[in-house]
Amino acid sequence: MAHTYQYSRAALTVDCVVFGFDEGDLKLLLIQRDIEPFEGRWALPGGFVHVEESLEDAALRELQEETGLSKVYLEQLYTFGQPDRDPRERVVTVAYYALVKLSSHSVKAATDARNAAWFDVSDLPRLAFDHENIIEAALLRLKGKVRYEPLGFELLPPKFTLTQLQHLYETILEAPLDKRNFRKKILAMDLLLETDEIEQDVAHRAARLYRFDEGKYKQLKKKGFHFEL
Amino acid sequence: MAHTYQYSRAALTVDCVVFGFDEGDLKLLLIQRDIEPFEGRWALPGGFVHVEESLEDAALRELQEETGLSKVYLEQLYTFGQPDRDPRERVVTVAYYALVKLSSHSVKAATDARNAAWFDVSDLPRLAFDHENIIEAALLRLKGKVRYEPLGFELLPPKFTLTQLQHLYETILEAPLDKRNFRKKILAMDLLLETDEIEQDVAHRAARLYRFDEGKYKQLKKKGFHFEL
DNA sequence: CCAAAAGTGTTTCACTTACACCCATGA
DNA sequence: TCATGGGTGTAAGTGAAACACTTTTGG
Repeated sequence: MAHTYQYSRAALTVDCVVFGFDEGDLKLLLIQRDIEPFEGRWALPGGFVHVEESLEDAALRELQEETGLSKVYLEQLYTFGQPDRDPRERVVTVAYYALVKLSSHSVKAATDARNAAWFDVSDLPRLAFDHENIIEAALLRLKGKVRYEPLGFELLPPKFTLTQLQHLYETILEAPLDKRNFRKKILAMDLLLETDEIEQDVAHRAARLYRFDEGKYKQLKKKGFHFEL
Repeated sequence: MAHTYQYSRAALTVDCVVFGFDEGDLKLLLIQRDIEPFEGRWALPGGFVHVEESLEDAALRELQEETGLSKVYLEQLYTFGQPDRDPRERVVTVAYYALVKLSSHSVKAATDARNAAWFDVSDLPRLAFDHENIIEAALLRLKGKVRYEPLGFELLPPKFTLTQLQHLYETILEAPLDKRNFRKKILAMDLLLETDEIEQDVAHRAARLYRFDEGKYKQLKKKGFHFEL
């Protein structure tokens, strides 16, 4: 099955912009490169797509291999293919973004064999390749999409307080929200299950914990409902 | 610059979902394949990415070569990479969607050397590869995005009536709109320039022609305005 | 004068916004 | 008892939705 472009094909990679949320800050998981080019620089986790695996599988595999993460929310972001984005040769990368519940994963990722670490999105180191562009695109997408899809819950632990949720939105949207209005609106959607548990170890009145009702969301969505904050 | 995956790289293509709007119908431009696989089937215009050109350039080039179209609104849609989407070998395709002002282009495309034709989106022939999926994704994207970006104007001639505009939205959104509310809302945005011309050759009162004010839109957008229908 | 579509205002209702205080808890 | 955040209601304003008739023009 010889082909015209066989001899000059672009290489194909996937890269993942992995978001986490921790104590009011939006974080990003980066890997320190141990080979040229850009040796020593921080970069997005990612790598070459195997010839028999799907793009999404490649992204999941690379995440697992490089950061130990699995079971994350993953969505294709954009494909970056400027001819000069890799100094060695033509490399086209399909970027994904992932949302992880940082609480359960943070330690693992930070102690992985390869040097991985979480960075505050507003304080990133210099990056390899065009990864700043990719991250910028991911931030824009997240900011846009979080308002009309219930993505936020993917960044919080399964049980969370309304204040945590509000802070998450405030961080992503980079805008303050009115506490009473926020609670009214989100509760009126009827997508949160009130648990009978409360926050632990706080030096003030403990807040009630809620849980996102995935099933109810899907059900409502079928009936034409759409989430909007 | 030898590389591990050199010998088994996926091929990389671009495909374009080209939308047009004509007399109340949303149309799609397809090419009839003259080679295997899927010889004789209709398919999206597209082809292999050259190793030194950007993805967008490749999409523009293929559009020009296969359909004669240029100066269209073009935006990356999604990258399709299921390993079995091409029966010959692994082919990853970066899909774009394009919006064209059909009025000025329709004849050219239909008479091109290769067999190209416009089809009503609700009455498509059998398609090659996974092109139905790509089209479905494009329709969803168009439907979602047309409400918060002024894309609709890319499908209309430079001068259009408010009724034409409303029909366009009704077609894309697949929902009827109230005439008075529609006009109130769109005019209140202050993005349309009233021309002193009117429709020609109609057997009833002729409607006023408007023009989309691109400059004003960019200006307002900077100030935090965002289009929403 | 008839057919066909252009064009236009008002009321109702729902939702968004703005805003401030009391409550529960742990230290 | 104090500091800290948790939790709540209401009024005003804005924008969306519903709705029907008159005007213009060509045939």
